[in-house]
Amino acid sequence: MRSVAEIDTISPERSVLDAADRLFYERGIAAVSMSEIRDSADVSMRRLYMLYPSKRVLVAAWLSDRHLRWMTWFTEAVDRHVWHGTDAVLATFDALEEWVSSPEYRGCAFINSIAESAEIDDSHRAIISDHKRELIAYVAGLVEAAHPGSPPWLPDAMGVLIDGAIVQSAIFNTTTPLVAARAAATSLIGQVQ
Amino acid sequence: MRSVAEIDTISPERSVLDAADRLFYERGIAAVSMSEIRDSADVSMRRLYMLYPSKRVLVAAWLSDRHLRWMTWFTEAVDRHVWHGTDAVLATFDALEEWVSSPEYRGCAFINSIAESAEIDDSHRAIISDHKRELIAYVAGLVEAAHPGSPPWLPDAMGVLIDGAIVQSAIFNTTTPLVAARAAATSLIGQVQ
DNA sequence: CAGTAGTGAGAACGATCGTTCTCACGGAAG
DNA sequence: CTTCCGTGAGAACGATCGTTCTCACTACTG
Repeated sequence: MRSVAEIDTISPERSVLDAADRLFYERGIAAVSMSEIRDSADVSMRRLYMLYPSKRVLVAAWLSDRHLRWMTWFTEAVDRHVWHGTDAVLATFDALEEWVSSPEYRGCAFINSIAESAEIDDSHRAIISDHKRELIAYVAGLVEAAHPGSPPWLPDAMGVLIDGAIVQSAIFNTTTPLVAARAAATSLIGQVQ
Repeated sequence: MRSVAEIDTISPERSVLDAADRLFYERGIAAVSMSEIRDSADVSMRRLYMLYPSKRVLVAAWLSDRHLRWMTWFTEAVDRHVWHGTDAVLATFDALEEWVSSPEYRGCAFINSIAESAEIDDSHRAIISDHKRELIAYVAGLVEAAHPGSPPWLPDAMGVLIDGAIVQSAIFNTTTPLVAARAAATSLIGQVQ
């Protein structure tokens, strides 16, 4: 039987996934060894491999976990800006600006991961494209609610603007691309209403 | 003195840079070993290290070389579409569609490289951001020539649309993002003229 | 109490990497 | 011819990786 103290403790899974997120996001998949994850998560090598039988499986678990956490953060941040009176579609860029401005910003973990093609298999690719599809579907919901009658390509175009701004903000280390993307989105939704 | 036959032969530098481009672009930097580049370029290990004293230096040379070659290809492809009557700004997306549709398409080499942060140092980062700056400057020239009086953020927004479409086309393995980006650009330039 | 199943700590294994070194050879210089 | 410098071919080196294995220890079971 597990004691109450044990139940209150952070689970090894959570500890490993948190360590994986910190290290994989900051340095990339190939640059992080399983030993580093073991040290950062403070579990034994044996337990690490009992939880995730290979690095590829761990990467898949990390991507799925990050998808859930990122989408939760993003939708909450958008809600917060909408609550303060910002147009729902434009609020996506204000939410992204919070993220891009944080010192640990390193671009999109999913885009970065798919660029490391040798570390990525088809199951990873599916998680990554599903993540982007879900992001676009969420934005499509915002567009339809706030600007009904918009052209059918607007959600996809918003997705392109969002990912382009995320990528270029990482390259230039500036929010300039985000500002330009927001201006373009303002123009695009302004044409309708 | 070098013989005529030698002069006509492909130089070892060219052979190495071509091999680096094939392998680094297809599989990523970390996944390609110096031995593979030696084999693919058909030079000796000794000559490879005489030309480029470390992998980091070779990566920098590859990025600079790819910048020149890609920009040359891109501007020529845009010119070709303009010649057939397409608006110069929209022609950028038609040029990109040729690239994205090719079977060996793997996204933008510069975006992919910066995602492999462990393999990349500040000199590489400078080459990458300079590449994107030059791309945006080129597009800014097209915008100014074809649509004078456009809003000042339009070139940056075009850059965001281009990189977003390049990235998402690689993730989804489709030209859908490119079509949406082109539609958005059409709308943006249509508002002015 | 003895026996046992499961765990933590980390050494060990086999592969691969970037880089350097060895050594035999070929052709210009004397 | 002999000498010698520069090269090609690839073995060697030391480090690091993902993964597995060893072994001492703990905490139940009977």
